[in-house]
Amino acid sequence: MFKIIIVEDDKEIREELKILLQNSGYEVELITEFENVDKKIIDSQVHLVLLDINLPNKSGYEICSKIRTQSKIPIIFVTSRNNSMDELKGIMLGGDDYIEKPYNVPILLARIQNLLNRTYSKENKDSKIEYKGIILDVLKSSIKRQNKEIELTKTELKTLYYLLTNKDKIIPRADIINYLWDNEVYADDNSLSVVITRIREKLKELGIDNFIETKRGRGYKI
Amino acid sequence: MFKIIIVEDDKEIREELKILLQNSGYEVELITEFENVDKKIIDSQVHLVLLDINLPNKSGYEICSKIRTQSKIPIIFVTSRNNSMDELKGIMLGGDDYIEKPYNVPILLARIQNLLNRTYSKENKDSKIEYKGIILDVLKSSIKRQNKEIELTKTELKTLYYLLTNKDKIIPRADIINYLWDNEVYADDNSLSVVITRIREKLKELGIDNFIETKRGRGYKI
DNA sequence: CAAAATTGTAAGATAAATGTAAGGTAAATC
DNA sequence: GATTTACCTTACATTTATCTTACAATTTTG
Repeated sequence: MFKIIIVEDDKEIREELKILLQNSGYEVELITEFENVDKKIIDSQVHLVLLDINLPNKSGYEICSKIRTQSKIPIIFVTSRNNSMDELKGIMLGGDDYIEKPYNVPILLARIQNLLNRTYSKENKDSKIEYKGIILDVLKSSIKRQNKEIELTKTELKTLYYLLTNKDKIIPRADIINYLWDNEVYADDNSLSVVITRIREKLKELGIDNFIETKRGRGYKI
Repeated sequence: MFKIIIVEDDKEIREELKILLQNSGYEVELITEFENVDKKIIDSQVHLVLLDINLPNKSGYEICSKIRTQSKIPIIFVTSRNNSMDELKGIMLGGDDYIEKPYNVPILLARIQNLLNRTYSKENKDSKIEYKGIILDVLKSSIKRQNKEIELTKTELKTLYYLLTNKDKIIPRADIINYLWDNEVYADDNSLSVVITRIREKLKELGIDNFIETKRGRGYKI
């Protein structure tokens, strides 16, 4: 099920949109407090952003470009009719779209559907996994954040890949060990700790702490 | 035989063009429905696009830039006389051209012919791959840099070609071995190392180090 | 067919990646 | 509050993927 985040300052419109999208089968998240919107969006793990660029005291353009330094999440910009799109076009990606206020509901829904299909269709599913602003590039064996990129060794890559494809739940150490060393007899429990330490070191170089959480006695969680 | 796709909303002009081009020996495809034109064009596998940029409810500029995110296919833009070309010029590639409406038939045909020749002529046909100042000339089986040129043996050529057409990602050694020796049983892993060493030697003669990076445990990368 | 060029083989060298061990830390349990 | 236990951290040892070199086998060329 696709998750959509709505960034809109008008409470009435916001609630209306929420119900509309929920009725169309989407999971909806609302932003009501606009401090650090960009960070909230990146951390929110949604599939699409509906972003009103005329927020009070905020430049929608700025928010967007901040998001874009860390994430490729598709954005639908909501603009008022007299709004110039020139600035925006510069930062719009292939997977972005915009719609003018007041929206025509069927058109809005069609655009959302279209964008989601384009972005998350199978053939588009490349080897990159993104989470909380970091991108794991499997083909390049690297992690990237903003413009900084660090390489991973084979086991580091394998481990982080395993963690990222099992996020939002606790992964037992035994599972990881099993995945990494494939039931070899001598698989040392401590070796995993060392691998994790090394990955954390590299994440720290990218400026990220607490990306991999230790759940004592139960495993790790991302 | 070259295939041309025509994107034009006026039915009469469209059909006229079709017959004209068919009579000139081209295979013709028509677009009559303009939803997702860009996707249709990219999927169509033609050699050239004849694109009217004054489509109803569509920005030709937008269509073009969408195409350009995925394809280098040559485009001939059809513009009306009073149309500003400024915007377009930004996204035109070397293999693009434009013509004003109403067209002069011989000129249109000449431009098409010319563009096709330029784009698909033999020396253009992937026979040279350039990267980081070195040119791999497949037909001559050589690498060149500035004025110095060194010949490659057959396997060296094959290997470097494979690497260069898969740049920006790590290529597993197994993939290269498979490509070079086509699943032969005795394909020795060490043989590849030797091939790489020999290529590196030649690159060094051209004054280039670290062109082929070793990604231990994962493969090579260019 | 002989010479030259190319390709494959083998064996030792090298360094990156991984594993090991020992001591440390802090959450959980007694 | 002390003790246990799971995990972290660091430095060091080992392993292993790849490199290198010289030479042998094969293929191409004249």
